Amino acid sequence: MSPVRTRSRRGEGDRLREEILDAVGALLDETNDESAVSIRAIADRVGVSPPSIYRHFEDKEALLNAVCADVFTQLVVGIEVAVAEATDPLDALARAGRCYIEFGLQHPEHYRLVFMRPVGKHWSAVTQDELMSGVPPADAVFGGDALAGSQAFKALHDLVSEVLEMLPKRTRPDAFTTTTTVWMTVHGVTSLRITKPDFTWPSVEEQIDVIMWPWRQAVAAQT
Amino acid sequence: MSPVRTRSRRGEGDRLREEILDAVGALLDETNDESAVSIRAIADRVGVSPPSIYRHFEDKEALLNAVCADVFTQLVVGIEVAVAEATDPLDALARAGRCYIEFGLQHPEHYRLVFMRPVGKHWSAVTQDELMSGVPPADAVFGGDALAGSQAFKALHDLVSEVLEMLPKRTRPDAFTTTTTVWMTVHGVTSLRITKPDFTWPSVEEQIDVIMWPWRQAVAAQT
DNA sequence: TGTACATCAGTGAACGCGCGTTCACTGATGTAC
DNA sequence: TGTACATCAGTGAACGCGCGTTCACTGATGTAC
Repeated sequence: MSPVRTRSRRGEGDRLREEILDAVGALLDETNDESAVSIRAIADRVGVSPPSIYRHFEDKEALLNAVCADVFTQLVVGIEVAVAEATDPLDALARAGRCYIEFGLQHPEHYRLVFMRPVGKHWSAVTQDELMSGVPPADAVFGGDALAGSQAFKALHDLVSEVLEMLPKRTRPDAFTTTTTVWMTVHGVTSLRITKPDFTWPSVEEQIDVIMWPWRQAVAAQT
Repeated sequence: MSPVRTRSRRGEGDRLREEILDAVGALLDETNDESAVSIRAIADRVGVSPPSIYRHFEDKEALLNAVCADVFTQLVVGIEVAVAEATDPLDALARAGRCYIEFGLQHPEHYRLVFMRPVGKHWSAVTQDELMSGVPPADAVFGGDALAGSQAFKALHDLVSEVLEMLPKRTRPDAFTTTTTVWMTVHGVTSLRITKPDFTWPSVEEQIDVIMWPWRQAVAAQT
């Protein structure tokens, strides 16, 4: 009944590791339910016995962290591609936001895993300096891959700064505060849609326009 | 070992119902962990046996929905009070947002329950018309109390409309889209802080200023 | 005023379940001599 | 070229746990006569 799986050959033990990570991804996508992702369900999906999982991951938490790292990387790469097509800073920001939201909506349970799960015990704090220096403590706040997380944050910070530089220096808001707020804004759009999919939301496009609108106004007023 | 509880007198059976709801609230606040709120833990807390819970709630889901309704009411009342002190529409919006965020940070697990929990099966969809008419289907998207939810949404819509009316009619964004986006923005600030409390966030005050900044700019440009 | 009785609040014990994890193991595969 | 053996991938059975929920019950309390 379980799918047929041929045992890996000597030295190819890591094959199973990848298969496990893939299985978790598939389960999340298909069930849309994190609680459906148990060690047993994963093992079943891969076609292997539950204890086999423990040859590759210390415990379930470690496995989920590995999944988070994967998800995060996908998200970041997607955004990089989207931003590369932008024509100006405001456009770049809008594209980044749209890509972030769409990724979350396409993989809601992946998104939930990384950005909505209750804190794990072994995620340490990050100071602003560590963040901006690009050298955060390992296992810091970002699920899974602290370095990638801090780099992504820095990239967003650069993007936001470019926009802010189009505004008059004396009145424009702080770049760090604005960066976190931008992140939180797109997170809010993504996560509330995931939590309450039956609400009659406006289109993502309309929402991004509303978010960008006052900024565009402010920039336009400068020229 | 369990707290001493004197049995309710005949006809006072509803006393336990309140005690159960209070116990859930206390457990959420103290443990900061929704998974710590089991039927057994609740019963223990109240000083009663687990089956007693079922005299007052059909199942765990119904109990949690009742808790959600309570939480939602508290939040709405708090915001009404905060808004009443406002001097102008922009100020009112800022106060509402601050109150929302602060409520979530003070009761993170309550907030998580209402606005971050995976969707239950028996929450039905709501159309925009039903929402704005103030007559949503019972048990609609808002956790617990559909009517209160739709009224709160409508109140926010009014607040947002007042702000938008300060802007030139031809270019200003749609009120419904803006209302949902405002909600999602404060939800983003609240929920990401709850999920990642160890991140070095700016102060809530600074964030609200950043959110309001471009709107203030746009309004100021009109006068 | 006394008593039988219906009602009501709450209980003790148990159910089946799925979970994460551990343990001692099996048997195929490559390698050293 | 053949064989003994270490290594490696993966297993079967079981562990203890806490969960939501059900069932038949107990015993206090108010009420009708």
